Amino acid sequence: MKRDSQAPLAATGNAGGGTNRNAEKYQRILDAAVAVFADKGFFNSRISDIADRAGVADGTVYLYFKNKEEILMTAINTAFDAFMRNTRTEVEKLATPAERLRRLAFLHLDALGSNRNLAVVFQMELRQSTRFLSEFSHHHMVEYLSLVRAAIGDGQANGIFRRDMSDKIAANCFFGALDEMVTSWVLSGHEYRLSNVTDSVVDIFLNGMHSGGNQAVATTGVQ
Amino acid sequence: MKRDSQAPLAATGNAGGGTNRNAEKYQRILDAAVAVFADKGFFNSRISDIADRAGVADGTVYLYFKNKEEILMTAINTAFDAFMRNTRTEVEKLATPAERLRRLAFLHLDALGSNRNLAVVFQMELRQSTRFLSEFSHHHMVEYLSLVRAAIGDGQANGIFRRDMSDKIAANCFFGALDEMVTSWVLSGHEYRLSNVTDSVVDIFLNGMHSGGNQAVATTGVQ
Amino acid sequence: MKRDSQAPLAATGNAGGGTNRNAEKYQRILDAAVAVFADKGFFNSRISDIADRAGVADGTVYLYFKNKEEILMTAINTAFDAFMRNTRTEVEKLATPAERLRRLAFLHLDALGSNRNLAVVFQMELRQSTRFLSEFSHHHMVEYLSLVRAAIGDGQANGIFRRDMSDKIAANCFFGALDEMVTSWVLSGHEYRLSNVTDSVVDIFLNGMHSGGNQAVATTGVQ
Amino acid sequence: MKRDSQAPLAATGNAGGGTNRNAEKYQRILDAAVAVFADKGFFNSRISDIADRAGVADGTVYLYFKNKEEILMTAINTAFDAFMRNTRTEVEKLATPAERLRRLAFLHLDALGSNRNLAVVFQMELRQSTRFLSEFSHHHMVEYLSLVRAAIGDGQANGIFRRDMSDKIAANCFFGALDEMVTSWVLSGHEYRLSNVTDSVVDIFLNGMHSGGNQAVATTGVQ
DNA sequence: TATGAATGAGAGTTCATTCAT
DNA sequence: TATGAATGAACTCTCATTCAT
Repeated sequence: MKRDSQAPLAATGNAGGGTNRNAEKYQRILDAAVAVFADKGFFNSRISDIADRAGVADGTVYLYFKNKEEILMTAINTAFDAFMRNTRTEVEKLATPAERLRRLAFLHLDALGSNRNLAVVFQMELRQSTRFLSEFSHHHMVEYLSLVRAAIGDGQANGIFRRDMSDKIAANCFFGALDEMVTSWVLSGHEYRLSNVTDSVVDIFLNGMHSGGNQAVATTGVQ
Repeated sequence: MKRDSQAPLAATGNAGGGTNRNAEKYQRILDAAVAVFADKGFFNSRISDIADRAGVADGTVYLYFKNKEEILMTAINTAFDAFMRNTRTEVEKLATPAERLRRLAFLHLDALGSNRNLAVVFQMELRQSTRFLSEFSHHHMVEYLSLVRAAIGDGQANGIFRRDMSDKIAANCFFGALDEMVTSWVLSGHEYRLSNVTDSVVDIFLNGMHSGGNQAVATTGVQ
Repeated sequence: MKRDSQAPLAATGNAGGGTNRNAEKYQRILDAAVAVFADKGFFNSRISDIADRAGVADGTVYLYFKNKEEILMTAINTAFDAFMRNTRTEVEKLATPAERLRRLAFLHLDALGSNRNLAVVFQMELRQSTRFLSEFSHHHMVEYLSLVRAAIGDGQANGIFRRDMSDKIAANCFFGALDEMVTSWVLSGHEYRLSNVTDSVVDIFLNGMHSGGNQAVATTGVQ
Repeated sequence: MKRDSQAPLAATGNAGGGTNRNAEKYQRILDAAVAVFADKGFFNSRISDIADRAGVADGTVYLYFKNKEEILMTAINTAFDAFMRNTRTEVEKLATPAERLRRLAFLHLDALGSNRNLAVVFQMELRQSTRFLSEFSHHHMVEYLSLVRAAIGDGQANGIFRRDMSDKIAANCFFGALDEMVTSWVLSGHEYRLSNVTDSVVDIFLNGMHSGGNQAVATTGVQ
């Protein structure tokens, strides 16, 4: 087991079996799969690649997972659920919408920045267009975005965020900016710490949403 | 300001041959491929699906394209090149960085909003695997982002944009927000006009980058 | 194409395609499959065995048949339908039940005796217990037996056959005796002409069913 | 004359070990195998199905049997040997060929009629492939048929059976008729008692073989 | 003796690609 | 140029069998 088990996005679910021995092998296969998927993409990954990397026989993979797709789903679900559980807890502690959004951004970037393979899988595989997968990942997206929208809506309600903006659109901007930071970091070869860009992204967003800000620069539509 | 259906992102390249007849068939195959890829994803699409939809025999596809991957590449390249050519021309005409960014955003959203299939392919299939993304589509990304960075850099140089922010990070935020608007629109079933969200996204960004803006809300890092 | 195409049980259906070229390859695959099934049994036969013997690539088999099971079914259906069509025509021409039964027996033995591979497949594969197959072949059996029962019933009606005997049981005896002749011939290495035993079998049966025959030897049940 | 449920065809061999406990588990596996084979066919049966039904672990099966095929072989051999031993004893007691044949028929039908699973296995699985049939079960067939042929030969020798008939062919007719009664009963869902049809089958045969019977109906060959 | 997790060979099937027509 | 039948490599997944416990 090579991965840092503190990472909140670590795929440390426990569906595979009850015993330690099972759980350890289950985890090894899951980690291997995430690494292989990250490297070659889901469709270019072979079960034998995963088995090899996990140090088990091909058939063993099928003792723990129904098929290739289930491995991907499990990896994503497990990691996402762990992330959401942790994030909810953390965010609930904070008083202001701005603090919550900053914390959310940090946790998002830190989680993916702590597990490069999982980050790649999230950035790449979550957007394959298989209808099934897309519905599946859409569900996660909605869950995540609703946290963001709640914070934005609160800020609008208590007057610190501008109200002339759909919370949905704003949430998408927020998420999109973070998401792109991850993609950029993944493609850059990640020499820097991903979570270090938190403040930059959050600052732009919070300023952009600040009510009473000087909107002069933005008054003219070009269309 | 309404743009007609010859969207700049239409895959209208002409590599296939010289005669009109050839060009027409080439285009038919390319369009069919984009439609099929959008529908089922690259890996789940069969050459025979594309050939069927284009109304040609399977083998005919290979008279115009070397292999399946080349079809995808060509579709993306062609569309992207057309987009960049058009966008450069349009943006050069504009005086201020803010106007340029707004125009860029509009063209981005309008191009993909005018061709749903292409939008899906860009959002989904462009991110098949690290290798694909880094070797192939990253090149496009860099080209696009350098336009954005140039505008941001100009704004910083002439003092209208804050200078305490990497132009690279800012450009990624800008792109990420737009990109997410597209993804969201694709997944939503696109009942609304994608380009209608231009101003919302651009406003947040421009305000966020506005120099002298009230940064009070954003002063505290959480880490 | 090695098989004698005059054999009424030859699997000469034409579902594979319209052109001569297709039909010829279709037939070649079907014949190869019957030969391989006869040799090794359905479950021990590999698609590659069939393809090899037919002189085509593995994949080609799937241009003509959906899967392995469909090949077996097609072979059996085609042969059986051809046999039944021919047999019905022949039997209808004959006046007496005895003649009809004799003709039936001859056609049965001659058909299978003319195509050893098909005979083996009928004797072996028709009785595998896969529920699907068993229902499938049961349907053929019923069709065949109803011809036999009709003849027996006629004979009972006009008084030449004893009436103290269920036509169903009698028909099963008739069929069972013929069937066993085929099995025995198959296992013997078939040095003799299978249809040569027609009269022996038919004589026992007709005598056994003859009304007014001396039943003295058969009067005592043992139970 | 009613036989109890310790049918002579029950697979009650004892090859597995010495202790009672072993013997009991051995038997449980064998019975489970026969039931599973009857239900799904040999090739569609999994060792795990058998183990499950026997209430043992998969690996345990291999403590008692070398492999899957050996289980089938053992089941058939054991049942057949028990049947033959019993049948020989019973038949030897009887004076006339007719009585012997009737007794043989009864024992055949009663044995299989008392153990539906075994009947299915005999009717279906015994005929897997030419190789299997000719090398393995043919040996049993020969043993069984020689009993029949002996009785027929005796009858011909003492003049009660017609001599214009090969005892081999006649024996095959006899066996084939019985065999078909079993198949028909198995496929019928066996609502009736299989051994009840003994007299019908035997009557036809004995009449058919009766010397001096009216052969008028059978004089004309069709070939 | 009993277990059942692990193995890995092997099968059916698909489909991108080729090429004779 | 266009066709589409043919190819065969490559894949996923199954399951009989083994063996450490």
